[in-house]
Amino acid sequence: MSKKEKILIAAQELFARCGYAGTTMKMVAEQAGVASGLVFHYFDNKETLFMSAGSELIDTMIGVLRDKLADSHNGCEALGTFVKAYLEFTIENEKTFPTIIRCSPFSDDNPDLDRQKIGAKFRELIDMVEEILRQGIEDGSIVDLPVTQTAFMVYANIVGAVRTRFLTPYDIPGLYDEACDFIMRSVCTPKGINL
Amino acid sequence: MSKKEKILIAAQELFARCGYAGTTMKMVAEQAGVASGLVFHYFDNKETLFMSAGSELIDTMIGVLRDKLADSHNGCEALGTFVKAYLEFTIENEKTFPTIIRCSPFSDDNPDLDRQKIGAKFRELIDMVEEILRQGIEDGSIVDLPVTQTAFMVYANIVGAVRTRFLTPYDIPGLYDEACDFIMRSVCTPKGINL
Amino acid sequence: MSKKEKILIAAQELFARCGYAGTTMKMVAEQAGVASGLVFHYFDNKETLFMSAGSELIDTMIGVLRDKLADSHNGCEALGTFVKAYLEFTIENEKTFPTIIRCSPFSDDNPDLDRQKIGAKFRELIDMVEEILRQGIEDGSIVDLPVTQTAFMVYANIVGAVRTRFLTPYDIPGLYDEACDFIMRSVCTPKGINL
Amino acid sequence: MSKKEKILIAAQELFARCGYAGTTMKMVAEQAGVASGLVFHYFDNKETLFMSAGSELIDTMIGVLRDKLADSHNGCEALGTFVKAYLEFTIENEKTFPTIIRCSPFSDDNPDLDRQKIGAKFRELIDMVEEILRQGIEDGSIVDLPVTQTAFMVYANIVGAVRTRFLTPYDIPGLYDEACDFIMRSVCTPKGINL
DNA sequence: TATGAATGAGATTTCATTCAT
DNA sequence: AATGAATGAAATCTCATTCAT
Repeated sequence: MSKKEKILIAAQELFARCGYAGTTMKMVAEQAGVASGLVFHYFDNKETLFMSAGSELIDTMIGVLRDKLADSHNGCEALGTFVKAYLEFTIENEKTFPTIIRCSPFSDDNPDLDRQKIGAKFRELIDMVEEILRQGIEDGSIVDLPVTQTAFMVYANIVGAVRTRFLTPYDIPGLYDEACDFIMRSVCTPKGINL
Repeated sequence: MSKKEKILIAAQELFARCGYAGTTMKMVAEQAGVASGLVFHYFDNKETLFMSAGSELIDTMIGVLRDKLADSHNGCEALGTFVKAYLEFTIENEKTFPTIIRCSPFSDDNPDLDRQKIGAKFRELIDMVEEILRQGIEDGSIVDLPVTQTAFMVYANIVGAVRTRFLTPYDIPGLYDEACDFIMRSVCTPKGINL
Repeated sequence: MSKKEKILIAAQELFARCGYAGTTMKMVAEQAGVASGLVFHYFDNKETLFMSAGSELIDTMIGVLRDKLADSHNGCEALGTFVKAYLEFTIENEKTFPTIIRCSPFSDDNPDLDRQKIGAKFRELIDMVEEILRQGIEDGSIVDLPVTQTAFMVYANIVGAVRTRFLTPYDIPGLYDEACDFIMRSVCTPKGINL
Repeated sequence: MSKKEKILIAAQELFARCGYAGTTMKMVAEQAGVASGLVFHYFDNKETLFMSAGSELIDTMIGVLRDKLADSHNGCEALGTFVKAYLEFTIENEKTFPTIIRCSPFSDDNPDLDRQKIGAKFRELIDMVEEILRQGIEDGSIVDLPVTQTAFMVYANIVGAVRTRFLTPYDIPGLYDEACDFIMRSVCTPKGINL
């Protein structure tokens, strides 16, 4: 693994565990096993490093989601696939996933950071949900709803469930399954669920 | 207004706007119009100030919610009241509310802060939802669900909607109304909705 | 006991335990059970409080020493009495005595403090030793020595022994007795010892 | 000279002149001609800097003493050599020596400092004296005494004399010579002195 | 590419002291 | 006499960033 990659992974783990303010460039260098100067050589400054760490994770996640969505037969099913795949991804990347949380537009960590770029990436995700909803309404598996607002609410459900799991001290067994059920009950038609 | 109150309000506004790391004690003192030493005189350190600022807001919010819930006739109605009152509170306190977001257990700001104490306060809120659900199942206005998990999901919906409104750059008209509908569709029986 | 006295005693104990820099005016006020403003009302500032605390202790000590020296029959005996009485005093006032150490001219705590006044008081003590030596040389109980230098060395012995006991982590049983013997062996004539 | 060395020397001089509390990290940086951050880069905090400054001086002193003691013929002579060499060292390093005073276990400066470590180093010195006494008793040049207590008293004499010279306002010509005589009179046999 | 010495702005915190009541 | 709110200078320490090698 190249030193640049080592730095990126160290950053992803540290930002996940310690947050933006709680992570220092020296910590990243040490965890990556390189001199602190090298971190600045590859990533100009702390913000760039943070954004790079986040971007890489999100790109990976979007790729995984697109793959899993490929062969869905109707909107309701696609929606379930999307939600389940998203939640699974958080578990399979539990050491680094909180970095996505922190650099998402839903984060309350450092409000001064420029999250426009990553904000756009997240919009992609929400647009995917909107598209799924639209398709589901058309194929009759999803009830007739305002698609934009509902897409945001589906995403809000995911955000809420993920934060409950990763950030709070509460331990709620079966929360992720219930998150999926909660969403499906709200938007799928009886026909959609039975398909 | 006493200088202690001025400091607390300044802190609530600044933590809301700039986050924990982005707010300095000097900023608080200046905004409150007092010497910096006085901030430490009343609140021993930054963390204490942050927790005090958050606690005071949460106590106020819990009081408001309890009041509004007093005269509900069934679970479904109570749930709607709870969600609407919560969301209204965020709007009526938009200058300071983000401080609650930041010191809630769902926050990704400063992971080192001791949020156990405030975590317990938030549990009060979620327990209120659980109680409402239990009552609704009994009176037939809410479908039979696992109450704990669902209470957390109801709260997760609120968290997601509030974060979308306060933190993201997305402007989604009608999101709060849709949040309420989303929840009701998921948990209320047709009878409950018609009551 | 008057509040002024309470403050002085609190100061003597705290300066003894925590040193000059390690003692704050607030600590003194709290230990004395008074408001911090009152400390400044009676003692203008920290240095004055420190000097007052030290002075009072030294005056007491000098009084005790003069009393015990009153009925000595020869120089050697007087010297023994002086040394023993001094060391006894440190033990009987172990909670406050280190304040004398700290405001003595032999102290290495805060070199900027004006210890001239108390420095003069210590010179009184050393002059007492010198006078004893002079008398002992005359009555043949003490060997012929340069009295000024030897008086300082006798005092240096006391300083060294007291510091070993009060400040170091070493626990040396019988050190004080040995200190007395060490001095007597060095300055008394065989005749003086046998008297 | 490296910047790290410059910092250490500046610290030794400043702690000697101004004491622990009276020396600020900024003063050290300025006197050393470096940025304040560099002091923290090499020495993590003020206490570490103080201990490093003290340790280095003590190590040097112990080295000098061991060298000078190498060719002594009997205990009495060795004791005289030890005392003279010690006192000489204080004069030859008068700018920095008070730092040793301040971080010795006999210091009354900052009682919170961890003096256990340096306490152990000083114990080395006192053990050297104890060994000398033991040897002197064996070879008949020193009278039969309790060696541990007497070693501490010999060291107490040195402590007292050094403090008188370096810290007090008293100017006593010939004090150091008299210190040596005082000790020898107390512990050496007539045979030991004549050897 | 890689190191780590070096900088300096800025943050938190402490605390002697003042002063209105 | 007595209180404790209020001040503000100054200290320690952190850390992103630069730069010579």
